Amino acid sequence: MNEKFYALPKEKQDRIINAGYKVFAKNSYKKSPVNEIALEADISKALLFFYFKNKKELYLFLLKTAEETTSKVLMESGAYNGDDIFDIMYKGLITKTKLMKQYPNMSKFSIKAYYEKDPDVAKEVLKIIAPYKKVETYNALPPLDPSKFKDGLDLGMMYQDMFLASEGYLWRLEQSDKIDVDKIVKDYEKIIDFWKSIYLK
Amino acid sequence: MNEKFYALPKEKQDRIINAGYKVFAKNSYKKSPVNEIALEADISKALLFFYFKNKKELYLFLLKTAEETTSKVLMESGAYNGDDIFDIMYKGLITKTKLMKQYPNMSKFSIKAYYEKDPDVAKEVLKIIAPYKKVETYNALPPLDPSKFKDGLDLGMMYQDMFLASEGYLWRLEQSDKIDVDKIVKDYEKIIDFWKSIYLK
DNA sequence: TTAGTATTAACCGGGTTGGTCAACAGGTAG
DNA sequence: CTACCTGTTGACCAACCCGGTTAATACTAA
Repeated sequence: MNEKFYALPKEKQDRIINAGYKVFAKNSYKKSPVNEIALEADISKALLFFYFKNKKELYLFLLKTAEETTSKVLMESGAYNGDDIFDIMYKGLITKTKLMKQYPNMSKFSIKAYYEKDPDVAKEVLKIIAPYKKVETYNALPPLDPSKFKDGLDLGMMYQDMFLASEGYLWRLEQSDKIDVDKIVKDYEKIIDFWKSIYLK
Repeated sequence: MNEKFYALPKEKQDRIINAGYKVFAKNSYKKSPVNEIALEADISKALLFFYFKNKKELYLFLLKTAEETTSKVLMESGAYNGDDIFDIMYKGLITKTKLMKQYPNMSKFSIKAYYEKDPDVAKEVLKIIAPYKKVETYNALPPLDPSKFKDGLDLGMMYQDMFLASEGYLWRLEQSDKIDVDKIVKDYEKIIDFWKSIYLK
């Protein structure tokens, strides 16, 4: 399945994938015209149907790909291990930002897919997402050594604060249409230094 | 204009407004069927066209109403004045949450409208939003008395952290479909107490 | 030249959409 | 009871859109 598509040069694959993310991220499954995706990818609709059996298969393929790449890239980034929470936070943010640069609409697409209600695809969507949901215990507070932090500090609240601020920042990034990675990296460094200054002994 | 609509009982007005927010928040302008709005509001499509001349007028009316209510409610909440920054933060959050309870899709609708590209409405959208954009200097750091805060604290960073965390929290609220105001209020109190504990002398 | 592959324009049948309109329900004044 | 008004609707229409197919064309490699 999808051999035809995988035989394409990577650049063209990405162009099609990003076109799919973009259109499906903007509209619901039903209201995302295949033709619009084709146009965005600068190919004909017929060719898209040559690579993918039908709209549904294209959609589910995109979702699977999105989950796989996100998971893979996060794994490789080292954002899941280590014991310096600030470092973990930093790696996670950088990685997500780079991902947003390469696949600007991927995360919006994934979120939208998660809430997709269309009976044509809803069940399969859940089946695809389920395995990755488990890994997202990322939300949970990792074990920390309290002696390194200021006395009396509520570590749970600290983590929540940092986590929410990160989400707020990423959300804002998603709204903007240009992503300047260099500036963003500086922002992260600044805010993480700030956190260190107020939380660490 | 819209006299017919304003003559309706408030409850029915709100039902129609919320139906509009919901559908227009889910789809782009073009792909939001008037009929879907009517169904959601539990009236016939024909009646909707009796209150509003056409789809465009309905859309722009909803946008104007959204901006007006948001602005009005925020004004009245006292979130724009006072000198206790934590209090300002708290009031702003509470107000926005209550708004989300009464008009669950209003903010999503407004944001979507802001990015609406459809040439049928894009220009008018900007014209409506422009005046309210100015007020949003709310983002800016209000004047603070440094002597009240811990020595050496970077007040700008502190504000940014709190602001981003608030946005992250609100964003998460928007994703969920049930809003439990009581729980949320408690969450706010907790995190604001936390901020006070780490930032204030 | 040939044979196979990549790519497309044109097409089709079915569904959707904004908007209209004639009709109807229910109240009310004469 | 009748005439009339106001709010409300189902049915309708013409235009358009959409997923999917197909027959024909461009490209490539042998």
